[in-house]
Amino acid sequence: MGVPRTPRERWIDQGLAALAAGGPQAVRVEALAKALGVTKGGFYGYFADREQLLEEMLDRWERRAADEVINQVRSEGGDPKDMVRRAGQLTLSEELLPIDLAVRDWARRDKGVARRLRRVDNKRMALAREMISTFCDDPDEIEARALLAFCLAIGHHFLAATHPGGRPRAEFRLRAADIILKQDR
Amino acid sequence: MGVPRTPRERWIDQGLAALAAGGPQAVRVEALAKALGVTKGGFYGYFADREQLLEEMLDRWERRAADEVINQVRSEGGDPKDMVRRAGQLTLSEELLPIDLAVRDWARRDKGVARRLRRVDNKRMALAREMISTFCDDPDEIEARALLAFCLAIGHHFLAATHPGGRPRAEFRLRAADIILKQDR
DNA sequence: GTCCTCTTGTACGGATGCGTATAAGAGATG
DNA sequence: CATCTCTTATACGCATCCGTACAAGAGGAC
Repeated sequence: MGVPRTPRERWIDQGLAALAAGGPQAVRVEALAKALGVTKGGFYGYFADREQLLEEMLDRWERRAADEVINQVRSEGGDPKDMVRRAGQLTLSEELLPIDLAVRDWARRDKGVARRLRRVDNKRMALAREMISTFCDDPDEIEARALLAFCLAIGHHFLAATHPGGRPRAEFRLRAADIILKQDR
Repeated sequence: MGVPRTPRERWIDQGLAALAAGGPQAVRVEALAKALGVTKGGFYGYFADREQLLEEMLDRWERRAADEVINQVRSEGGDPKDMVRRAGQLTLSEELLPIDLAVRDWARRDKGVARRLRRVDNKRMALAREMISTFCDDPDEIEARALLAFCLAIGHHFLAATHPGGRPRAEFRLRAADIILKQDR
């Protein structure tokens, strides 16, 4: 029996890497094969076509991005405000962040991707609400702060502005997080 | 003398429309020609190649996105907090917003585009700082709030989350803006 | 070592896109 | 109306990419 040198999963991972680096349309069968050191010959044994690869990439991303991050944050526990920050860190890990950003742009043009992203974002927002509700009562205020936290975490990656004195963005992000998580209402 | 039926500017505008709709790689010479009701024959009389069109599209966008919006906000004047809101409205106008979002994703993969976006964002941030400084003294606090305002304005377009009771995002964005622009420090 | 099966390499057809060359045509000029 | 110039249509070569067909080969089973 032939043993797969390049099993299904490797195509998916390489596809996600390509997605992260160049967006959905950088996910080209022949380019992935080259990156994997093979030809596309084997690809169509696993996938009916490119479209199916994209679906399975999104399946995999959706599982990892939502559930794994959230479960890890919950299992680590700790102070709610720190859990919000921790969720942000994990979501924006070196590995997952570029995929996340690519998916967000992709979702603007593809309804199916948008539905998946909505599922993921709703799970993340639920966590943020839950954490913020531990120190904030007004439901509308909770939602506004969760929205702010989320926009800050994601949005700043789409900003190109520099900051006074050439100081790093991170300093001001911490300060901004303080504003969001400040217990004053 | 032959009169151009499809002058340079129409190619640029159509290119920006394509960019808004499908990202930089939807800007295809033949597709633009089709949308303009001509063939690509005339295109290469104006532009050396596709790359030059992209550059001129960005030139045009940069002028419109930064200077026109900011000048209009300044000329309209009014309460600083309202001017921040107004700048957000104009930046995110029906017409400019999709281009803006497309450029942001593009900038993540192209250094030249990133440099242009930095120029634009820096101008916008300067306006935000100026407005916020009218009711806030601490420079770091000003920067943090300007950053938050910017991330909210841009970031929420990349979020897919839905909100409690199926209520529209806009309600909570207003509430979030209140938090950012609240005079409490 | 010899099959036998499943994976991979290779070659192909069809589609699309860029950029060039050249012919056709539209309008101004006289 | 004739002519001249600048724009646009058409046709081409080249490259890339998808998906298919089939040959080659790798590695277990015996």
